[in-house]
Amino acid sequence: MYQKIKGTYDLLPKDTKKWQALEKTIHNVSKIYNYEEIRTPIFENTELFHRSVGLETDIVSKETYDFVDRGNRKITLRPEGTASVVRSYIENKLYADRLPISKLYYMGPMFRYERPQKGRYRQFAQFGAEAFGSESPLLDAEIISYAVSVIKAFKIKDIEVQLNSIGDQESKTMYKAALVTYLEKDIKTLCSDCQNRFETNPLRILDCKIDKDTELLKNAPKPVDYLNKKSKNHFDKLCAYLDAMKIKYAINKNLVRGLDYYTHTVFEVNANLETLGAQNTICGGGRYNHLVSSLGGPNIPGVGFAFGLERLMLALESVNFKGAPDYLHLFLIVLGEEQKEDGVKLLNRCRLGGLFSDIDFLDKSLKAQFKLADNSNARFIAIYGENEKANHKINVKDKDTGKEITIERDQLYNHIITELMNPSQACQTCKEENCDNCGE
RNA sequence: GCGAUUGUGGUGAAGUGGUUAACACACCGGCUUGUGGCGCCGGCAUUCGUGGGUUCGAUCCCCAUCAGUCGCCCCA
Repeated sequence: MYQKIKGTYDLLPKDTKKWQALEKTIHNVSKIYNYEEIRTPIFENTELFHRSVGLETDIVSKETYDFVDRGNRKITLRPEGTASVVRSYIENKLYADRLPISKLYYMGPMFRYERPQKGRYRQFAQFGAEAFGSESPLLDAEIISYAVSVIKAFKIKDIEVQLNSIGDQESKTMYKAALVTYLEKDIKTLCSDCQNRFETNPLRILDCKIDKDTELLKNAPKPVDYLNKKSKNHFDKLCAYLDAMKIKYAINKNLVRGLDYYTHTVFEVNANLETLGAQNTICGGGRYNHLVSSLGGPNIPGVGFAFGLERLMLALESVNFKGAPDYLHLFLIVLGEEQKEDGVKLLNRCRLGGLFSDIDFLDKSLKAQFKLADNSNARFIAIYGENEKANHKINVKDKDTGKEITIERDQLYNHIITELMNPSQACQTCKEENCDNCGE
């Protein structure tokens, strides 16, 4: 028997309902912030990710899905969204568009070769946003506000926004030098990973989980202490804007992110929910002022974030998020082969009129067809058999009221529509009038 | 890349080195070929992830492999 590839999953109908609801909310919030959707290919030239994400990052050095196509091109399944969006932004010259700022969002599958566990898959979905064209901290603030609004739209409460600034290129370079000097003579006391990072990406030593509590790292210089005037100003303004919007955040001086392209602002959103397990970072992002130019575009700054949608989904389990309930308006029971032509005609009429309708395809007994109707959560059950055919009638049962009546066959559609239009009765679940919560 | 743990029907699961692999739910049929949800009766795993080994005999013991789950690393 064939089985799915390790680290992938099938979304079955009961799950797709939730995903559709999740996606809908994301589209709505994006609209509120005036971001427009962009869809890029799921594979790109390998080189793109090497140049953007960084050769020395774990993502590129050991997690990409690479292959050579029949034309001998080196291809990589995208491990994240920013590189593709930036590529598309440059290639399609979106910077020359009517609006000076491009505000884009995307949603779709990403691929990383990792060991699967809770909230982590080899094919996983991200929702991300990128805003190009302004260095203003106002745009950083908007991006963070946007991310927080998405989370709030799902009524997830226990979140924490962690914020830091690693400064512009100049500050970054200054800081890196200071850090290297500081660590140089004692680097041997740190873990082997850190010793490697010392050579390849010293910033990452800061958030090493193994060594974070050592005196050496506790007393290490922090990026915020090396911000030049411009960078400091940017960070201060951002904080002020967030305060103005009453968005809570915690400054984490050790927060650096795993991708090379960030400058100035970096942030993460953690949710402290049991259902998330160890992977409690649901969103990460930051500013990247030189990514566009380093990929061959004009010197245009950008800022963005990305959500892990599986993790968002896990977080939603904690808040009892449900997709649309399953139901049919009509289940049509047809008895006997001779009645089937009239049956499909009736069914078709109802479907053309927009009623959610279904029918039995397995010549089941009356009893079994009733069961099908129950399992499909049908409100109306219509029965059409020999007697009805002879009299041009049809028998209709309303499960909400329990009433059963016989009507003219041709009135089936009108009858159901009329009944559906009647003012809704008390919610069956909570017995309250006009209940919106139960979704019944 | 490292570590832990699991793998028995459609599902949840019990079980033992030896003959028919419990039980429950679901499903199918009947009681009842025109009124379901309840009840009763009956059916439903030639086989215990896969491959090999030990043994007279393996679902059970051993090895390998694949897969799931969780953690580390990393990330979203």
